[in-house]
Amino acid sequence: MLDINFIRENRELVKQGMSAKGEKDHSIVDQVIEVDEEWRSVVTSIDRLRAESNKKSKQIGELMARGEREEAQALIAETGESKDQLKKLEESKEALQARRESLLYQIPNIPDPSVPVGKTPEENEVFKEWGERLDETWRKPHWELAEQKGWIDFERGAKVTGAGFPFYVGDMARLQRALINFFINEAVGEGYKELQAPYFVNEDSARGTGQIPDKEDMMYEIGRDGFFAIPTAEVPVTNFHRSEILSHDELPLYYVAYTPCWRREAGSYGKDVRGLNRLHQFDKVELVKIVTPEESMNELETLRIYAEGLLEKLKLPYRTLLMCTGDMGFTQSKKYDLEVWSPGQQRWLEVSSCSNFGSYQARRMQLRYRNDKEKIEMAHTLNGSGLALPRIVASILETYQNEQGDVVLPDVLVPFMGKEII
RNA sequence: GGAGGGAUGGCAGAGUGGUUGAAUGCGGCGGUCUUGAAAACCGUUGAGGCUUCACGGUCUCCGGGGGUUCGAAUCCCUCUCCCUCCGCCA
Repeated sequence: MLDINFIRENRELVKQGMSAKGEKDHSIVDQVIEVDEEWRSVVTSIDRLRAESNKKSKQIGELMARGEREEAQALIAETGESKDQLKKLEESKEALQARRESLLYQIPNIPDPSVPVGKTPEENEVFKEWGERLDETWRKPHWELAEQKGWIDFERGAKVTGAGFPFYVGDMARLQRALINFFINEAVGEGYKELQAPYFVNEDSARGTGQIPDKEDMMYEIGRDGFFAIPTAEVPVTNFHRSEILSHDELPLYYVAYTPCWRREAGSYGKDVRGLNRLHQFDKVELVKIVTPEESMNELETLRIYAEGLLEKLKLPYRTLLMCTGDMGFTQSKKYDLEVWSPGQQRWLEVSSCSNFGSYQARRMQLRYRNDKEKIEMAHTLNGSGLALPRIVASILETYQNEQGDVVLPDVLVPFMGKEII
């Protein structure tokens, strides 16, 4: 969430940001400022009343200590009415606070000035394109090849769990493992610290990274124990330092974690969900950075360049999109998407999303650091996929297949697979 | 799952209803001493809010939430987490 004081001082800027992100109605900005003003006046009254009654209690204590019971009783009798008043004020303070919070949760992060203004995905800027897009007509989409080879068992996955929960079989199972190892090794070599994270998180964590309130529909719930199945490793990994005050010489922090990811993907259909294009469970290696505000925009660039490098090592043609304001998402201030070319489908597939959240997540989870002047301020958080597996697999199968229907693996994966052709 | 014990500042650890936001030790920071350092000594050292141009004033926080009381770290309820024992178990 944004800082209420920032909103107060930058009312118009926040409204502009909301409009740029496609929110028509920005009256909540005025509402939240109004509620906050009320809240502050109530707090002032409460403080004053409390100060008075604290003083009285102290006097009562002194009187009791001296054994002057009569005088003490007289003072105790006086305290009754302010107690009722305090209780009422306390209640309205709670209510105002809850209201203010729920309004704050509805105000998105404001886009960085470098982000192109736009409403639809068509207005995203093609920031970079790498490699030759293959377009031979004999190339099969990955699901056909996988079926031919018996590599992915969608039917049995559907029987055992449901649609979108495939089994990977034989070489394909091994390919998953190879990619995960390749990605983690690369990241560790780049200075990221490897974490193995919990696959379920509690409500506070889901709130910290912004999955709730509002987007709880994307997550599977373990209701009985109050957990959520993680939709991305971003959630546990960013929350690793929730409610902490880090020191500036600890920053920047770089983490890498492999986890499965679970997403309900309610409402998806058609070609978007063919084969591996969209699943309810998939594997992803995720990168998370916790940095100082001064560095966060540079860190976003190095994150993007790193993720692009993975695709280049795999020799998969891709393009990088700089997302426009309207297609960027609620909590981000700037975001790049990396899309890999799928020659069997003749379309781009998103395989990584690299975002800077500024202090938006950090404020939610009270992730702070002491700057070099020993002042405490919010850290900045970033994350990026490095990378998501299923669409990479799709692209590998389609890019590296030959006309006989075999797949000649990218060089960098050979050591992990123990063979060159599958 | 059952029984019991615990959770206090960066760390260790006092405190069981009154002037305790919290003794003491360690650590950190500043200083004295010293050519320098160590030791010793002195001082200082939590977070957040409201208010103020500022100085300051004031409120909240002793795992989370609720309650009793004029007053709660201290009493009661509840939840979470940690430890010990029993049970179960990859």
